Order: sequence, then structure tokens, then C-alpha cells
Amino acid sequence: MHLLDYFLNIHFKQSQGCFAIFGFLDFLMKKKEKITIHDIAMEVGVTASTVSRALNNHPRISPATKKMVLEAARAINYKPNRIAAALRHGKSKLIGIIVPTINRNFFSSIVRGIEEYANARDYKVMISQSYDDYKKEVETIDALLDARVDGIMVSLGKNTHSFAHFESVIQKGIPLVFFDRTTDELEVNQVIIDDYAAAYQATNHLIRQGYCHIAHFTSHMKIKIYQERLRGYTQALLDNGIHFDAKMVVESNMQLDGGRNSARFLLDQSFGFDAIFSASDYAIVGALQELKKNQVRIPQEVGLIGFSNEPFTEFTEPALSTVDQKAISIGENTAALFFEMINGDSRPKPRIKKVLDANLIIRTSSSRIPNIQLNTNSTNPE
Amino acid sequence: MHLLDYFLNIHFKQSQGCFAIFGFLDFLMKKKEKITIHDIAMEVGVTASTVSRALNNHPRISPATKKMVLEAARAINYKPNRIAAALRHGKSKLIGIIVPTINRNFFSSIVRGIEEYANARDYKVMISQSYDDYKKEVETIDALLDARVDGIMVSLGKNTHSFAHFESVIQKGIPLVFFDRTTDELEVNQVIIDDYAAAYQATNHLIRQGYCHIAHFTSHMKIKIYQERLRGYTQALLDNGIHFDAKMVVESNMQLDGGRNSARFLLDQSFGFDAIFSASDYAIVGALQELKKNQVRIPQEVGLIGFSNEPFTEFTEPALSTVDQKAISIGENTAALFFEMINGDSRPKPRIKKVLDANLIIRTSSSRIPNIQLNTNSTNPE
DNA sequence: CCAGCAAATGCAATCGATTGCGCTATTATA
DNA sequence: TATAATAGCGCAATCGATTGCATTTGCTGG
Repeated sequence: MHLLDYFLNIHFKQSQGCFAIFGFLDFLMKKKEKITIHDIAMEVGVTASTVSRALNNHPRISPATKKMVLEAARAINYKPNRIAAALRHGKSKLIGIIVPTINRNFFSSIVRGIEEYANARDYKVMISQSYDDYKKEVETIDALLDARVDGIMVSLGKNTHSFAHFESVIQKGIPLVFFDRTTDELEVNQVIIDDYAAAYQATNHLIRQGYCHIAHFTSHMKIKIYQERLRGYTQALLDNGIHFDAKMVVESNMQLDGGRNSARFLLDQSFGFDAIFSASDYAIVGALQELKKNQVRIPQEVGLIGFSNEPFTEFTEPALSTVDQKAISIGENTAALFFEMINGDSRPKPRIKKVLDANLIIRTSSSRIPNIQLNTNSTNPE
Repeated sequence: MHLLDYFLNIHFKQSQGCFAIFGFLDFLMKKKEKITIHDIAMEVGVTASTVSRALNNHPRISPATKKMVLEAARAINYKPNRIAAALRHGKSKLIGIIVPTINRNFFSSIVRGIEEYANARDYKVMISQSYDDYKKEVETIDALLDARVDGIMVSLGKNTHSFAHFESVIQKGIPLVFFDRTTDELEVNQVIIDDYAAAYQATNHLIRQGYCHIAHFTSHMKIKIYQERLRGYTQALLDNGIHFDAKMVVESNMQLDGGRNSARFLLDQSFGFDAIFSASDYAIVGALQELKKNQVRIPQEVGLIGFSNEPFTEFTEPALSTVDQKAISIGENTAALFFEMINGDSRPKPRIKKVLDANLIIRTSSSRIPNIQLNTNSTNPE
């Protein structure tokens, strides 16, 4: 009886000759965190190689042996040490994610999508935040490389205008996928939504509601999504015969205060405006606050539409129209793209760009025509 | 020249006799992901043991050698393989975090606190979400154990009323720290805020504002924080000579819809109420919506206070008073507790319970007396 | 001038799982 | 029946870093 030998031997050594009789399982429990394939091997009476192959369902292992190994593994509560496996075949089964901040419904939902897709395939996820800080983003890339992740998924920080830190990832041959906040300056796969179409749709909706002096809140033009949203906004104006006025495009940090400032700027100017299409929900809330403070009635005098469908857009008074980006779907597609990359043959492929559709959610803030006005509670955020 | 030998040797083998002359650095770059201490050893002309010791600042290595090793490491862009190190000394330098959902300012801020504290000590963090689902929580514990994390930090899911999955963590000797949503049924270290004091303070504030029929929104009583908040609420009433009425305590899921339903329930009852202290910001927003729908004026007729200082509490009309839990500080303290556990001697210690103070933020929703009313924009969420 | 000690490194085993190669039986083929 | 093929499994090296013990070198004091 192999296990008995082992049991007596080890335990004898450990306790200096003074030992009591435990049950085997009890003994193995006492081992704590130390159950390896060798323990299984001993139990079954084969070598560790065979156990390893059995556990990995290797074709050259007989069904009978496999069964015994599996049973023994379960019996002694074996957990594979994925660190050892990782060292051996150079794959950590870890995926690194970098987002500007996790504290946004949009990003945390994407992460959720990635996580569920990856977990189902026995991959774990490491989440890092760049806080929109370039330096932190560079450090984070380094940290993930340090952790030996098998792939990295990134949404760029707002202040990232140089991409050398990604070059090194690419050069090391580590799969890299961008989502949402991407750039065209790198030859990488990416998953984005059709920002252009969404912006076009939103602007068009405002026009249909009778608004015709529509302002646009945007952020740094280095970021693709803002370019696209601006493009959609512009095109919608043109297609409806509305004059595009560059003064109506206001750039800010897209945060609450940025939105307030931009709204104040618009109010201070002499040219009139009767609607705002903002590329960010946060900025539009800031604008809402500023406008209300100045007794501007929403949506009667000014119509508002945000972007991202953050949960709080439902909480405001009035509820804000916005664009839902189907974040979970973005996450799933990003993860799927990663798995395509590691599973496919290694022939160099052209860049893949998945473009998903977004979804305009019309609430009170942009509904001036009564019969189109929708219920505030049309979607449930929880 | 050691490196030259190596270079010729390896490269010769790899390219079957057909090789070109690269620079050394260039060659090493081409190695991609494969630079180990052996490469450094070869470069410097010592063994891997020496390199390892030099890199770890071992006292028995001469300063001269250390310097050479460090320089060579930098020169060939060496990155330690922490997987190999992890395998060797059984420490992954990974910390697992489980939160109900990352999509809450409160939790993501805690995570941020933990992350920064841990990263500064060369530990990485793995974040998992339980989505308040018991089954998922159990699976997640398993996944983290699988990933060989060195410790686990948890905030319990709402539906977790059994704790066997944590027993196994404790038994394996893996440091376990609870934060915020904890239980007394386990003998574990924990970091919490003084929910009792915060609730007392909030209720007391309402009373000072002249509200005297104060309702309380709460959730499942298995969770310590809700017990404590209820206790604070009750005590404040008693201390002010206000009769405690169990009918005024309404239990729900603490989500938006739960808050709406609870508010409707209060409105439907014959007994009057003129204030609500909610143990959740989400529920109080639901209540706010429901009350406004019924033309109840806030704060004139009914005063409201939430809990957690979620960013959106500033966006509502009127802005909501709430309790700030200093989430980042909770995170830092939780991480600090973890490091105390792994660094201290291994003698069994009594359970540690860190209790931090919370901070009442008074906004319009509970400010009936003009001269106490504060500015809506008193704090900046970004 | 040599034992004795310490400083500085090297040797080799180890962590746990994986895998190419090789060795037996057993079965199939000629 | 003899040989080839194949299934089933063991041996030992390997992944990269770490570490107890052994070894070498240099120096000091008797």
C-alpha cells in the first residue's frame, strides 16, 4: 500500500516518531495546500507522468487508469497548481485589462463581459486602472507584463497620446486588443461601437424634435471615439440642411465640472442654442445642473442627450436621453477576439476591427413633442 | 567573452548554420520573453545562483558583483519571471478581492485603496465580483484558491448566509480579511466603518432639522452593517425621546425599485412620516422618485438621507444628504491588515477589528432649516 | 609558514506540472 | 509463428528562480 508507506514515512519524519493514527483523508487534509499529482500517483500506484496525462485526458492513457486517477484526485481534494503549469508551458492563463477607471458603469460592464467569457474558458482576469493618467498607464502595462499575462485588453486613457508602451507588448508577441477608446496609430485588433452612427442618430433625433441650434460637447480629438461622435453630429446637421458652426462644439474634460463650464460658456455667448448632444453622460449632467440653475427649462427650451447610459441618467430631473453602448457585448466581443488570436494559426493577419451597434435611449430630456415622450422608467438599471 | 559563445551557440543552432551578425542587444531583443537570470549570469561571468542573490541583495554577494549584475540586467532588459519565483517559494504575490459588484463607487474606491497599498509592496490584485449571488461567491473563492492567491479580501454578498466556503480558506491558512459587509459568525479579521455611529449621527441630524416621524430603509438583517445602522437609528430616536415604531422600518433589496416600493408602502399606510433614513443611496433615490411623483416636497415635507455617498447623490434634485464611508481608507486599512497578517509572527492572535469613522454629508434633501442648508456642489466627485 | 576563518561563489536539488523519448507488453499483420 | 505495430506507461529533463550546503580564495594571527 503505497499511500500507507508515504503516510508513515512523512508523518514519522515530521513528528519525530511520535505519531497517532489518522485516517488517510484526514492526514491528507492536514497537509494543507500541498496535495500534488505525486500524491495521486502514490494513491493510484502509477507515476506522476501518468497522472498528469490522465488529468489532461491524454489519448495514450487507458480509460481505466483515467477513472482511477480522477477518483483519487477528487477523494484527496486535489487542486492543480496552475503556477507550476504556467511555468512549464509558459502560459499563465491570465488576461490583463486596463481601463481608465472601473468606477463607471460602462467600463465595469465591459469587464463583466470579458470576465464571464474568459472564466468560462478557464482564464482569469486581472483588472488595472489607469485613472486616465499616462504615466500610470505605462506602469500598468509593465506590471501586467511582470505578472506574465497571456494577453492585454486596453481602453486608452484620455491623456495617452504616445503609444510606445504598447509597441513593446506587440513586439513581445503578446496578444493585444483595444476596446472603445482606441487609436489608429497602432496596428492592433479592436472592438468598438459605431460611434458615428450613434451620434448621427442622436443628433437626428434632436432635429426631429424640433431643435435646430444644437451644440456638441466633446473631448480630446486624439481619441477616436470623440472624432467619430463629432463626425456623426456634423453629418446629421448637414443632411438636415443645418449650418454647422464650429463655435457650437465645446471641448472639455467631459467630467461634471467640464459640463458645467461648457454650459456656462454657451449661455454666456450671444449665439443661441436649443439643444446639446454631449459625448459624455457626466458632462451632460453638469450642463443640466448649470442650465437649471439659470432657470432654463428642459426639454422645453433646451434638449439634452448624453452618451453611455450611466445609471444616474435615469435619476436626474428630468431623466436624460443617452446612448447605450451595450457594454457587456463589447466585453464579450473583446474576449472573443483575444481567443481567436491565441487559437488561430500564427500567420500574420490583417487587423480585425469589430464594430458593434449602439442604441439610442430616448427619455424626457430630449422629448419636446408630447406623443413621442417616453416613460422615465423605461429601462431598469439594476 | 561569454555572451559571444552563447550568442553564436544558440543562434547557430536555431538558424541551422545560416546566421547573420546582430548586435548583442539586438540579438537579446529578438529572444522575446526569454531573458532569464542565466542570460545575466553568462553576461557577467558568474552562475545563476549568484545572479539571483545579487538581484535579491543577498549580503554574501560582493558589492562589485552586485553592481555588474544590476547593470547587465538593465542592459539586456531583464524582467524577473514571477511565476518561477512563485512556484519556488510558494507565494504568488497575488491578492484576491471579492466584492458584490465593482460597479459602485463605494466598492471601486475600496479596491483602489487596496490596489495602491498592495502595488506599492509589489503585490498584484485580482478582482472578482459575486454579484450578490451566493453560488457565484462560492465559485469565486474556488477560482481564487485555484489561482494560488496569497490572501483574500471579501465583502459579503447580500444573500450569503452560510460561510462554509470561507472555512476552507481559513483552514488552508490563507489570510482572509473582511471589509464592510462582514459577519460575526466567522473568526476573521475585519475592517468596517462605525455604522452605528454614522446612523446615529444621520438620524440625529434629521431630528435636529425638526423631523420626528422618521422611517428607516434597511435590508437583510443577517448582514452586520444593516443591523448596526438600524441600531444607530433606533438609539438616536430613543435618546431624543422619540417613540420607536417597528412599522417605520421597511426592508427591501436596497435597489432603486426596492426604494420605490418602500416609499409607496409608506405613502399607502395611514401613519404619517416626515423623513427617511435609508441604509442605501440607491433605495433613497427610488424613494425620492416615488415621492416626487406624488407631489411630496423635499425637504419641506419629507427629509431624506442615504448611505454611501455614491456620486449620483449629487446629481438628484434636490441633492441627497448621505454618509461618506471613506472607501479608499477602508481599502488601505484592509490591505494593511493583510500585510500585518503575513508579516507578523505566526502565533495565533485574537481577531482584529478595525473600525473607521464615517462622515455625514449634509445636502439639500435633509436641510429644512435655511441657515444650515448647504451648497449642492459642496463636494466634487471627480 | 601554516592552520583557521570568513567572504564570495558554485553546485545541485527543489517547487509542481508537463512532455519527448523510450521501454514493455499486447495485438495485429503477414 | 514471427515480426511489426500500437497501446500504456515510466524516466528524466524542463520551465526560471531560489537556497542549503560545499567549495574556493584570500587574509589573519600564532
